[in-house]
Amino acid sequence: MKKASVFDRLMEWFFRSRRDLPWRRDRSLYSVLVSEMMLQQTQVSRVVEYYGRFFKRFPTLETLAEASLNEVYQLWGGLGYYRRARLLHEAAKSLVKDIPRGEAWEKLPGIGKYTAAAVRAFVFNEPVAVLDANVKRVLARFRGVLSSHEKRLSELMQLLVCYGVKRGYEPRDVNEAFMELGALVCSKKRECMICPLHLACCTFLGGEERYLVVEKKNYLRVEERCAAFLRPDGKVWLVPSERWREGLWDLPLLRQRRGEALGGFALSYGVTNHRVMRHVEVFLVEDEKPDQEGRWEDVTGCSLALGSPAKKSLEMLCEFVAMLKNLPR
DNA sequence: AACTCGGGGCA
DNA sequence: TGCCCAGAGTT
Repeated sequence: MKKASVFDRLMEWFFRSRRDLPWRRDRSLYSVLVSEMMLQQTQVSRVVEYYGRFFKRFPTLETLAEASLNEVYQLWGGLGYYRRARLLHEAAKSLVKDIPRGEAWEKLPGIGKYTAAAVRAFVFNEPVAVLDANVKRVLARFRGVLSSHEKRLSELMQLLVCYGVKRGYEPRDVNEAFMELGALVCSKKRECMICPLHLACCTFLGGEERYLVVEKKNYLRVEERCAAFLRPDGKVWLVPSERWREGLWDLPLLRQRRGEALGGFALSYGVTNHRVMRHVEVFLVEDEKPDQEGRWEDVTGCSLALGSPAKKSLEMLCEFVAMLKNLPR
């Protein structure tokens, strides 16, 4: 019998401490696909909120493939990076016709190097390295490799997966163990004292954070002006999102002024590397339609797919209107 | 390898 | 306001 190694300690820790996440109960192609697409650049806690709802509406790959894109966008509303919703829908339509093998997974829409590896390891249990931001951070600290050396880290993870398989572990478990360690123990703030790897860890033994390379991002400030055309019955004019957020609905950009100008308000939101200041001008109009194609929607109970800026704008519009009513005129 | 894609939450 | 997060696609 082999002596318990540091590696075994990691795996014991993993089997004892891993989180019970919805998409881990059933590692089917569909559940892994949906969860991985949602998890791209998105935190686990946020995905948990959306995953169940999405699964309830589209329980199988086929139901998703047959759905309309607008329905998919609606369930995605608020999750961000809406292109993922379209790409997931396209991937589903492709997958009901043909399931790829091996590296061909990367050719599917929305599925890159990471997600392809995740599907291969988690669904098909292939011995491939799944290298996400968590695993990169863990390996960089553990083996003393700069986190920017992606190729080196990728090779290292591949070795670890093979080593794990030789010791009798499954590829999906080895990959998930490193990922989970990065999420629960070796996160930005590391907790070395509870880490199953710490006795062999370059960073713990060295005592300093030396291997994480952080690149500085530049944040651009942007301004945008929108118009809220409000009817006396509380409906507001919404249009298909312009420029960005394809498939969602929003207030129109300010190009025309009509009716009675009631003033306005401003809000700010961040997106990727931008900080946007949105000014909303409110106009009280009768039934006449603005020039642009759109729909009258209730300010409070809008049934269209909205992004966060649109939701926030409508919320503030409600408050704005309420405030006006309390003013003597 | 670097850049953009335009998200959302959090401290 | 800056930063993080189970990245992908393009040049």
